[in-house]
Amino acid sequence: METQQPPIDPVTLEVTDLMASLVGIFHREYEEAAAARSLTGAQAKVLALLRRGPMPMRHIAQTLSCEPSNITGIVDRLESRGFVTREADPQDRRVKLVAATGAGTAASVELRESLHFAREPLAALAPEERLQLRDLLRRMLEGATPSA
Amino acid sequence: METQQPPIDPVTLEVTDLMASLVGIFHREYEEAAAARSLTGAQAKVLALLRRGPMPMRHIAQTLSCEPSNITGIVDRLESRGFVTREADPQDRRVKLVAATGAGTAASVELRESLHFAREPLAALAPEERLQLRDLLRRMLEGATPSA
DNA sequence: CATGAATAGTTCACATTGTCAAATGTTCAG
DNA sequence: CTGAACATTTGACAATGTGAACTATTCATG
Repeated sequence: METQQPPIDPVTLEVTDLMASLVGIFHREYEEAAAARSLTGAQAKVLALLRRGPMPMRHIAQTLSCEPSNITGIVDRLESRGFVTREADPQDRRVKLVAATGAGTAASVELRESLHFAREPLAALAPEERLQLRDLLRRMLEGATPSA
Repeated sequence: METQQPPIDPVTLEVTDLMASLVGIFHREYEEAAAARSLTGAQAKVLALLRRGPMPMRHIAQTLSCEPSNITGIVDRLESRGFVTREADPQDRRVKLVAATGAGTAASVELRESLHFAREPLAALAPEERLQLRDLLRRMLEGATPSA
């Protein structure tokens, strides 16, 4: 359980702290934007995933790194409000394909566009700096799991 | 309710998406690191705040953007496990000052150091790129509220 | 000084998210 | 056909989060 890493790069440590702050800000903004549409953060994340197309529940659970039983409840609530539908996959009737309805997609797209992500933080950067940032983030994410 | 912003900068939009992915990864890693010490994410955040020193509950709630009544429960659980103490502020007896114990501080520091923040994402960058990233993040956060 | 408004914290009821373990149904290999 | 593997659901439970009602304390002002 003990971390016996090589000495920690102080720049990495500082970047970690900065990221923690940004994560906090981003998270808050995301929750607020979701709440403005009467969605919870978890519901918004699922809807965001479904913008790519219908998807088995298991796949949703894997992408969000949680137990499948958790997804059941979230999809229940989205379904009861008409944001998603559940249909048995004809190929494999164990699987249920969850699909966003028109209303669901609309809410998700709208939410995404309302998310200027901390418009202020990003506005502090010059256009060319934003490009730099984009490139760095892209590099960092090259190998990583995509998520909401 | 409609967002009638000026046209959205596509780079900003892409950075937002990249940030969303990073936030997901960071969040997962933070929760895991906390769980490895039998802490929840929320408890770990409170302990991290207390590394700066004792603090009224109200201040904790403000920093984490949640209701004070929520902090009561989190501090209850931390206190019952000996990670924090609650003492009345002699200056204003309405206020309770929450302070991390030795064990609490130790757990928090240890957690922070185990957080190489997506060691893999950051490792993908050359040292000078990490510096670039640090500077950009610093600029973005100059005016923003600090958080866990 | 006394009253009342404001403030800090707690308590309670409730919704959501999350875990885990035990069902149910379905598929697929032998 | 049988049994293992799999996808989803259900139920019990813990933690987080909100909002409203309550207690205690502080502070302003008459």
